[in-house]
Amino acid sequence: MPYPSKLDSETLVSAAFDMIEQGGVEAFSMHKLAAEFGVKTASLYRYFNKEALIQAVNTQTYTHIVQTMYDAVAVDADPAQRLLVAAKAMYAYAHQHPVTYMLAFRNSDDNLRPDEDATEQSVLPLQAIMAEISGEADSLAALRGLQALAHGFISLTLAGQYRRGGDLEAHFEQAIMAYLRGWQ
Amino acid sequence: MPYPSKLDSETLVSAAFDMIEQGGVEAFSMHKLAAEFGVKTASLYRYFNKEALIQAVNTQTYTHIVQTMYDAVAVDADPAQRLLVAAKAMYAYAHQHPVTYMLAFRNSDDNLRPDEDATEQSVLPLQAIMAEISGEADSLAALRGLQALAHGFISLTLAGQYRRGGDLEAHFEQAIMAYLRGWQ
DNA sequence: CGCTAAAAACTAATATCATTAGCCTTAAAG
DNA sequence: CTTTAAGGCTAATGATATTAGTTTTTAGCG
Repeated sequence: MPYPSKLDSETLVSAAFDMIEQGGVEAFSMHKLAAEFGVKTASLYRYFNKEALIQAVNTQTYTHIVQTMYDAVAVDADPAQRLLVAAKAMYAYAHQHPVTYMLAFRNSDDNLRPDEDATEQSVLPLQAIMAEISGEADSLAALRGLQALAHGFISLTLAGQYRRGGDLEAHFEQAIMAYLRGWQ
Repeated sequence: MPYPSKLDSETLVSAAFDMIEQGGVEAFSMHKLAAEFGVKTASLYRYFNKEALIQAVNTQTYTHIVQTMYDAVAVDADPAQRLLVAAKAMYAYAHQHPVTYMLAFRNSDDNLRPDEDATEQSVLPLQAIMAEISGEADSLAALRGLQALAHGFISLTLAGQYRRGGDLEAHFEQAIMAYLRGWQ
Protein backbone atom coordinates (compact mmCIF):
# COMPACT_ATOMS: atom_id res chain seq x y z
CA MET A 1 0.00 0.00 0.00
CA PRO A 2 2.84 2.41 0.66
CA TYR A 3 5.03 3.69 -2.07
CA PRO A 4 8.19 1.96 -3.25
CA SER A 5 10.47 1.56 -0.29
CA LYS A 6 14.04 2.73 -0.68
CA LEU A 7 15.12 1.19 2.59
CA ASP A 8 15.03 -2.05 4.49
CA SER A 9 16.68 -3.15 7.71
CA GLU A 10 19.01 -5.72 6.29
CA THR A 11 20.42 -3.48 3.58
CA LEU A 12 20.86 -0.68 6.09
CA VAL A 13 22.89 -2.87 8.41
CA SER A 14 25.10 -4.05 5.56
CA ALA A 15 25.69 -0.52 4.36
CA ALA A 16 26.45 0.64 7.88
CA PHE A 17 28.86 -2.25 8.32
CA ASP A 18 30.74 -1.26 5.17
CA MET A 19 30.77 2.43 5.97
CA ILE A 20 32.15 1.76 9.44
CA GLU A 21 34.75 -0.66 8.15
CA GLN A 22 35.88 1.91 5.60
CA GLY A 23 35.88 5.11 7.59
CA GLY A 24 35.79 4.13 11.25
CA VAL A 25 32.96 4.47 13.73
CA GLU A 26 33.87 8.00 14.64
CA ALA A 27 33.27 9.20 11.11
CA PHE A 28 30.09 7.22 10.74
CA SER A 29 26.89 9.24 10.94
CA MET A 30 23.22 8.74 10.29
CA HIS A 31 23.43 11.64 7.88
CA LYS A 32 26.05 10.01 5.67
CA LEU A 33 24.24 6.70 5.73
CA ALA A 34 21.01 8.38 4.66
CA ALA A 35 22.83 10.18 1.86
CA GLU A 36 24.03 6.86 0.51
CA PHE A 37 20.42 5.84 0.03
CA GLY A 38 19.28 9.17 -1.33
CA VAL A 39 17.08 9.73 1.67
CA LYS A 40 16.74 12.25 4.46
CA THR A 41 18.30 11.46 7.82
CA ALA A 42 15.03 11.25 9.68
CA SER A 43 13.82 8.47 7.42
CA LEU A 44 16.31 6.06 8.91
CA TYR A 45 14.62 6.30 12.27
CA ARG A 46 11.73 4.21 11.06
CA TYR A 47 14.21 1.33 11.13
CA PHE A 48 17.03 2.07 13.54
CA ASN A 49 18.47 4.70 15.76
CA LYS A 50 22.22 4.85 15.82
CA GLU A 51 22.68 2.64 18.83
CA ALA A 52 20.45 -0.13 17.47
CA LEU A 53 22.20 0.09 14.14
CA ILE A 54 25.62 -0.36 15.66
CA GLN A 55 24.40 -3.20 17.78
CA ALA A 56 23.10 -4.87 14.63
CA VAL A 57 26.47 -4.36 12.97
CA ASN A 58 28.15 -5.97 15.97
CA THR A 59 25.79 -8.90 15.88
CA GLN A 60 26.61 -9.36 12.22
CA THR A 61 30.31 -9.31 13.03
CA TYR A 62 29.81 -11.90 15.68
CA THR A 63 27.80 -14.12 13.35
CA HIS A 64 30.53 -13.90 10.72
CA ILE A 65 33.24 -14.84 13.18
CA VAL A 66 31.34 -17.82 14.52
CA GLN A 67 30.62 -19.00 10.99
CA THR A 68 34.26 -18.62 10.02
CA MET A 69 35.39 -20.66 12.98
CA TYR A 70 32.79 -23.35 12.43
CA ASP A 71 33.99 -23.82 8.89
CA ALA A 72 37.60 -23.87 10.00
CA VAL A 73 37.14 -26.38 12.78
CA ALA A 74 35.64 -28.95 10.43
CA VAL A 75 38.98 -30.44 9.46
CA ASP A 76 40.20 -33.93 10.16
CA ALA A 77 43.15 -33.55 12.50
CA ASP A 78 44.15 -33.85 16.11
CA PRO A 79 42.45 -31.55 18.62
CA ALA A 80 45.32 -29.08 18.95
CA GLN A 81 45.51 -28.64 15.19
CA ARG A 82 41.79 -28.08 14.91
CA LEU A 83 41.87 -25.40 17.59
CA LEU A 84 44.86 -23.78 15.97
CA VAL A 85 43.05 -23.67 12.65
CA ALA A 86 40.04 -22.09 14.32
CA ALA A 87 42.22 -19.46 15.97
CA LYS A 88 43.94 -18.70 12.69
CA ALA A 89 40.58 -18.30 10.99
CA MET A 90 39.61 -15.75 13.62
CA TYR A 91 42.93 -13.99 13.12
CA ALA A 92 42.39 -13.83 9.37
CA TYR A 93 38.85 -12.57 9.70
CA ALA A 94 39.92 -9.85 12.11
CA HIS A 95 42.61 -8.65 9.74
CA GLN A 96 40.12 -8.48 6.90
CA HIS A 97 37.66 -6.48 9.02
CA PRO A 98 39.78 -4.73 11.61
CA VAL A 99 37.46 -1.86 12.40
CA THR A 100 34.25 -3.79 12.88
CA TYR A 101 36.13 -6.53 14.70
CA MET A 102 37.41 -4.10 17.29
CA LEU A 103 34.05 -2.41 17.47
CA ALA A 104 32.28 -5.65 18.30
CA PHE A 105 34.60 -6.36 21.21
CA ARG A 106 34.91 -2.83 22.48
CA ASN A 107 31.66 -2.84 24.35
CA SER A 108 31.83 0.44 26.10
CA ASP A 109 28.10 0.15 26.33
CA ASP A 110 25.88 -2.80 27.17
CA ASN A 111 23.45 -1.85 24.44
CA LEU A 112 26.05 -2.19 21.72
CA ARG A 113 26.84 -5.76 22.62
CA PRO A 114 25.65 -8.59 20.40
CA ASP A 115 22.77 -10.76 21.60
CA GLU A 116 23.45 -12.94 24.61
CA ASP A 117 22.50 -16.21 22.99
CA ALA A 118 24.58 -15.76 19.89
CA THR A 119 27.76 -15.58 21.89
CA GLU A 120 28.46 -18.20 24.53
CA GLN A 121 26.36 -21.00 23.06
CA SER A 122 28.30 -20.82 19.86
CA VAL A 123 31.56 -21.93 21.39
CA LEU A 124 30.30 -25.22 22.79
CA PRO A 125 31.79 -27.26 19.92
CA LEU A 126 35.16 -25.68 20.63
CA GLN A 127 34.84 -26.56 24.27
CA ALA A 128 34.29 -30.19 23.33
CA ILE A 129 37.53 -30.20 21.38
CA MET A 130 39.30 -28.45 24.21
CA ALA A 131 38.09 -31.13 26.59
CA GLU A 132 40.05 -33.70 24.61
CA ILE A 133 43.19 -31.81 25.57
CA SER A 134 42.54 -30.47 29.04
CA GLY A 135 40.06 -33.00 30.29
CA GLU A 136 36.38 -32.33 30.89
CA ALA A 137 36.81 -30.67 34.27
CA ASP A 138 39.09 -27.90 33.08
CA SER A 139 37.58 -27.42 29.66
CA LEU A 140 35.76 -24.17 30.43
CA ALA A 141 38.82 -22.54 31.96
CA ALA A 142 40.99 -23.82 29.13
CA LEU A 143 38.61 -22.61 26.47
CA ARG A 144 38.35 -19.19 28.04
CA GLY A 145 42.10 -18.90 28.04
CA LEU A 146 42.24 -19.87 24.40
CA GLN A 147 39.66 -17.27 23.48
CA ALA A 148 41.53 -14.73 25.54
CA LEU A 149 44.86 -15.53 23.94
CA ALA A 150 43.49 -15.35 20.42
CA HIS A 151 41.43 -12.24 20.97
CA GLY A 152 44.16 -10.54 22.98
CA PHE A 153 46.77 -11.17 20.33
CA ILE A 154 44.47 -9.95 17.61
CA SER A 155 43.52 -6.77 19.43
CA LEU A 156 47.02 -5.89 20.45
CA THR A 157 48.13 -6.41 16.88
CA LEU A 158 45.32 -4.32 15.43
CA ALA A 159 45.89 -1.65 18.04
CA GLY A 160 49.48 -1.39 16.92
CA GLN A 161 50.87 -2.45 20.27
CA TYR A 162 53.40 -4.87 18.84
CA ARG A 163 55.91 -2.56 17.30
CA ARG A 164 59.17 -4.44 17.65
CA GLY A 165 59.05 -6.38 14.46
CA GLY A 166 59.15 -10.14 14.11
CA ASP A 167 56.71 -12.35 12.28
CA LEU A 168 53.48 -11.62 14.10
CA GLU A 169 51.54 -14.47 12.58
CA ALA A 170 54.27 -16.92 13.51
CA HIS A 171 54.32 -15.60 17.06
CA PHE A 172 50.57 -16.01 17.18
CA GLU A 173 50.85 -19.67 16.24
CA GLN A 174 53.68 -20.30 18.66
CA ALA A 175 51.74 -18.76 21.50
CA ILE A 176 48.62 -20.79 20.77
CA MET A 177 50.60 -24.01 20.53
CA ALA A 178 52.47 -23.31 23.76
CA TYR A 179 49.18 -22.64 25.50
CA LEU A 180 47.64 -25.89 24.30
CA ARG A 181 50.79 -27.80 25.23
CA GLY A 182 50.49 -26.40 28.71
CA TRP A 183 47.07 -27.97 29.18
CA GLN A 184 48.12 -31.43 28.11
CA MET B 1 51.54 38.34 34.69
CA PRO B 2 48.14 36.84 34.04
CA TYR B 3 45.51 36.54 36.64
CA PRO B 4 45.02 33.55 38.95
CA SER B 5 44.67 30.50 36.79
CA LYS B 6 41.78 28.17 37.47
CA LEU B 7 43.15 25.50 35.17
CA ASP B 8 46.30 23.56 34.50
CA SER B 9 47.04 20.63 32.24
CA GLU B 10 47.72 18.05 34.88
CA THR B 11 44.57 18.72 36.86
CA LEU B 12 42.52 18.70 33.68
CA VAL B 13 43.81 15.30 32.70
CA SER B 14 43.09 13.90 36.15
CA ALA B 15 39.59 15.30 36.15
CA ALA B 16 38.97 13.97 32.65
CA PHE B 17 40.27 10.57 33.72
CA ASP B 18 37.84 10.48 36.64
CA MET B 19 34.88 11.74 34.62
CA ILE B 20 35.47 9.13 31.95
CA GLU B 21 35.91 6.35 34.47
CA GLN B 22 32.64 7.36 36.15
CA GLY B 23 30.40 8.05 33.20
CA GLY B 24 32.03 6.47 30.15
CA VAL B 25 33.70 8.16 27.22
CA GLU B 26 30.47 8.59 25.33
CA ALA B 27 29.02 10.77 28.04
CA PHE B 28 32.22 12.74 28.48
CA SER B 29 32.17 16.21 26.99
CA MET B 30 34.32 19.31 27.04
CA HIS B 31 31.29 21.17 28.29
CA LYS B 32 30.85 19.02 31.38
CA LEU B 33 34.53 19.11 32.12
CA ALA B 34 34.55 22.90 31.92
CA ALA B 35 31.53 23.08 34.20
CA GLU B 36 33.44 21.10 36.83
CA PHE B 37 36.03 23.86 36.94
CA GLY B 38 33.52 26.70 36.84
CA VAL B 39 34.80 27.79 33.47
CA LYS B 40 33.43 28.21 29.96
CA THR B 41 33.99 25.44 27.45
CA ALA B 42 36.19 27.50 25.17
CA SER B 43 38.67 28.08 27.98
CA LEU B 44 39.74 24.46 27.90
CA TYR B 45 41.06 24.87 24.41
CA ARG B 46 44.01 26.83 25.65
CA TYR B 47 45.21 23.49 27.06
CA PHE B 48 43.68 20.62 25.15
CA ASN B 49 41.22 19.76 22.48
CA LYS B 50 39.20 16.64 23.10
CA GLU B 51 41.46 14.34 21.18
CA ALA B 52 44.62 15.47 22.94
CA LEU B 53 42.87 15.20 26.28
CA ILE B 54 41.83 11.62 25.68
CA GLN B 55 45.28 10.74 24.48
CA ALA B 56 46.68 12.18 27.69
CA VAL B 57 44.20 10.12 29.70
CA ASN B 58 45.33 7.01 27.83
CA THR B 59 48.95 7.79 28.46
CA GLN B 60 48.17 8.15 32.13
CA THR B 61 46.42 4.79 32.11
CA TYR B 62 49.40 3.21 30.47
CA THR B 63 51.79 4.74 32.97
CA HIS B 64 49.70 3.45 35.85
CA ILE B 65 49.62 -0.06 34.46
CA VAL B 66 53.35 -0.17 33.86
CA GLN B 67 53.98 1.14 37.38
CA THR B 68 51.63 -1.44 38.86
CA MET B 69 53.37 -4.25 37.07
CA TYR B 70 56.83 -3.02 37.97
CA ASP B 71 55.91 -3.03 41.62
CA ALA B 72 54.35 -6.45 41.34
CA VAL B 73 57.26 -8.06 39.56
CA ALA B 74 59.67 -7.09 42.29
CA VAL B 75 59.05 -10.18 44.37
CA ASP B 76 61.50 -12.92 45.15
CA ALA B 77 60.16 -16.02 43.48
CA ASP B 78 60.64 -18.23 40.47
CA PRO B 79 60.08 -16.69 37.03
CA ALA B 80 56.63 -18.16 36.46
CA GLN B 81 55.40 -16.86 39.81
CA ARG B 82 56.75 -13.40 39.10
CA LEU B 83 54.99 -13.25 35.75
CA LEU B 84 51.80 -14.54 37.29
CA VAL B 85 51.95 -11.84 39.92
CA ALA B 86 52.47 -9.22 37.23
CA ALA B 87 49.51 -10.49 35.26
CA LYS B 88 47.35 -10.49 38.36
CA ALA B 89 48.36 -6.94 39.10
CA MET B 90 47.25 -5.94 35.63
CA TYR B 91 43.99 -7.81 36.15
CA ALA B 92 43.36 -6.02 39.42
CA TYR B 93 44.16 -2.61 37.97
CA ALA B 94 41.82 -3.20 35.04
CA HIS B 95 38.99 -4.14 37.34
CA GLN B 96 39.51 -1.01 39.38
CA HIS B 97 39.52 1.18 36.26
CA PRO B 98 37.52 -0.74 33.70
CA VAL B 99 36.43 2.13 31.50
CA THR B 100 39.77 3.85 31.09
CA TYR B 101 41.49 0.50 30.75
CA MET B 102 39.35 -0.43 27.78
CA LEU B 103 39.67 3.05 26.37
CA ALA B 104 43.45 2.89 26.39
CA PHE B 105 43.49 -0.34 24.43
CA ARG B 106 40.66 0.48 22.09
CA ASN B 107 42.69 2.54 19.74
CA SER B 108 40.22 3.19 17.02
CA ASP B 109 42.39 6.14 16.17
CA ASP B 110 46.16 6.50 16.00
CA ASN B 111 46.01 9.86 17.70
CA LEU B 112 44.43 8.45 20.82
CA ARG B 113 47.20 5.96 21.38
CA PRO B 114 49.74 6.51 24.15
CA ASP B 115 53.25 7.57 23.25
CA GLU B 116 55.33 5.03 21.38
CA ASP B 117 58.22 4.99 23.80
CA ALA B 118 56.15 4.54 26.91
CA THR B 119 54.81 1.28 25.65
CA GLU B 120 57.18 -1.31 24.26
CA GLN B 121 60.29 -0.26 26.15
CA SER B 122 58.49 -0.73 29.41
CA VAL B 123 58.08 -4.45 28.99
CA LEU B 124 61.76 -5.25 28.61
CA PRO B 125 62.12 -6.38 32.23
CA LEU B 126 59.25 -8.78 31.71
CA GLN B 127 60.88 -10.13 28.61
CA ALA B 128 64.02 -10.88 30.61
CA ILE B 129 62.00 -12.94 33.05
CA MET B 130 60.20 -14.64 30.21
CA ALA B 131 63.56 -15.57 28.71
CA GLU B 132 64.31 -17.62 31.80
CA ILE B 133 61.35 -19.79 30.92
CA SER B 134 61.24 -19.88 27.14
CA GLY B 135 64.87 -19.28 26.36
CA GLU B 136 66.29 -16.13 24.83
CA ALA B 137 65.37 -16.93 21.25
CA ASP B 138 61.66 -17.28 21.85
CA SER B 139 61.32 -14.65 24.52
CA LEU B 140 59.67 -12.03 22.32
CA ALA B 141 57.08 -14.42 20.97
CA ALA B 142 56.49 -15.82 24.44
CA LEU B 143 56.12 -12.39 25.98
CA ARG B 144 53.69 -11.27 23.33
CA GLY B 145 51.57 -14.31 23.98
CA LEU B 146 51.56 -13.56 27.68
CA GLN B 147 50.50 -9.98 27.11
CA ALA B 148 47.84 -11.21 24.72
CA LEU B 149 46.50 -13.77 27.14
CA ALA B 150 46.33 -11.34 30.03
CA HIS B 151 44.89 -8.49 28.03
CA GLY B 152 42.48 -10.76 26.17
CA PHE B 153 41.15 -12.32 29.34
CA ILE B 154 40.73 -8.93 30.93
CA SER B 155 38.93 -7.42 27.98
CA LEU B 156 36.62 -10.34 27.45
CA THR B 157 35.79 -10.26 31.15
CA LEU B 158 35.16 -6.53 31.18
CA ALA B 159 33.16 -6.79 27.98
CA GLY B 160 30.91 -9.30 29.67
CA GLN B 161 31.77 -12.07 27.24
CA TYR B 162 32.23 -14.72 29.90
CA ARG B 163 28.72 -15.32 31.04
CA ARG B 164 28.71 -18.96 32.00
CA GLY B 165 29.77 -18.57 35.57
CA GLY B 166 32.80 -20.14 37.20
CA ASP B 167 35.51 -18.39 39.15
CA LEU B 168 36.89 -15.99 36.58
CA GLU B 169 39.95 -15.04 38.55
CA ALA B 170 40.81 -18.70 39.09
CA HIS B 171 40.39 -19.39 35.39
CA PHE B 172 42.65 -16.45 34.65
CA GLU B 173 45.39 -17.91 36.84
CA GLN B 174 44.99 -21.39 35.42
CA ALA B 175 45.25 -20.08 31.89
CA ILE B 176 48.38 -18.07 32.62
CA MET B 177 50.04 -21.00 34.34
CA ALA B 178 49.15 -23.38 31.52
CA TYR B 179 50.61 -20.95 29.03
CA LEU B 180 53.87 -20.61 30.94
CA ARG B 181 54.08 -24.38 31.37
CA GLY B 182 53.76 -24.73 27.64
CA TRP B 183 56.90 -22.68 27.09
CA GLN B 184 59.06 -24.65 29.47
C1' DC C 1 -12.83 4.56 -11.87
C1' DG C 2 -12.37 6.95 -7.67
C1' DC C 3 -11.71 6.51 -2.54
C1' DT C 4 -9.36 5.12 1.45
C1' DA C 5 -5.87 3.61 4.46
C1' DA C 6 -1.56 3.01 5.88
C1' DA C 7 3.33 2.64 4.78
C1' DA C 8 7.23 5.40 3.88
C1' DA C 9 9.48 9.35 3.41
C1' DC C 10 9.70 14.44 4.29
C1' DT C 11 9.86 19.10 6.81
C1' DA C 12 10.91 21.49 10.71
C1' DA C 13 12.59 22.01 15.07
C1' DT C 14 15.43 21.08 19.31
C1' DA C 15 19.33 20.10 21.95
C1' DT C 16 24.05 18.84 22.40
C1' DC C 17 28.70 19.00 20.77
C1' DA C 18 33.43 20.48 19.33
C1' DT C 19 35.87 24.15 17.79
C1' DT C 20 37.58 28.87 16.35
C1' DA C 21 38.20 33.94 16.25
C1' DG C 22 38.57 37.82 18.54
C1' DC C 23 37.87 40.53 22.90
C1' DC C 24 38.37 41.71 27.78
C1' DT C 25 40.53 41.41 32.30
C1' DT C 26 44.06 41.01 35.47
C1' DA C 27 48.39 41.13 37.88
C1' DA C 28 53.37 40.96 37.55
C1' DA C 29 57.45 43.42 36.00
C1' DG C 30 59.79 47.40 34.87
C1' DC D 1 51.76 53.72 36.78
C1' DT D 2 52.12 51.74 32.42
C1' DT D 3 52.96 47.90 29.69
C1' DT D 4 52.21 43.19 28.41
C1' DA D 5 50.85 38.83 27.97
C1' DA D 6 48.49 35.00 30.18
C1' DG D 7 43.97 33.34 30.97
C1' DG D 8 39.35 33.37 30.62
C1' DC D 9 35.06 35.14 28.06
C1' DT D 10 31.55 36.07 24.26
C1' DA D 11 29.75 34.85 20.08
C1' DA D 12 29.34 32.24 16.17
C1' DT D 13 29.58 28.08 13.13
C1' DG D 14 28.76 23.64 11.63
C1' DA D 15 27.99 18.66 12.86
C1' DT D 16 25.11 15.57 14.98
C1' DA D 17 21.22 12.71 16.88
C1' DT D 18 16.56 12.63 17.52
C1' DT D 19 11.40 13.60 17.65
C1' DA D 20 6.78 15.33 16.23
C1' DG D 21 3.88 16.08 12.94
C1' DT D 22 2.84 16.34 7.85
C1' DT D 23 2.71 14.89 3.10
C1' DT D 24 3.06 11.61 -0.59
C1' DT D 25 2.20 7.35 -2.74
C1' DT D 26 -0.07 3.18 -4.18
C1' DA D 27 -2.60 -1.15 -3.32
C1' DG D 28 -6.97 -2.79 -2.78
C1' DC D 29 -11.79 -2.27 -2.50
C1' DG D 30 -16.35 -0.64 -3.45
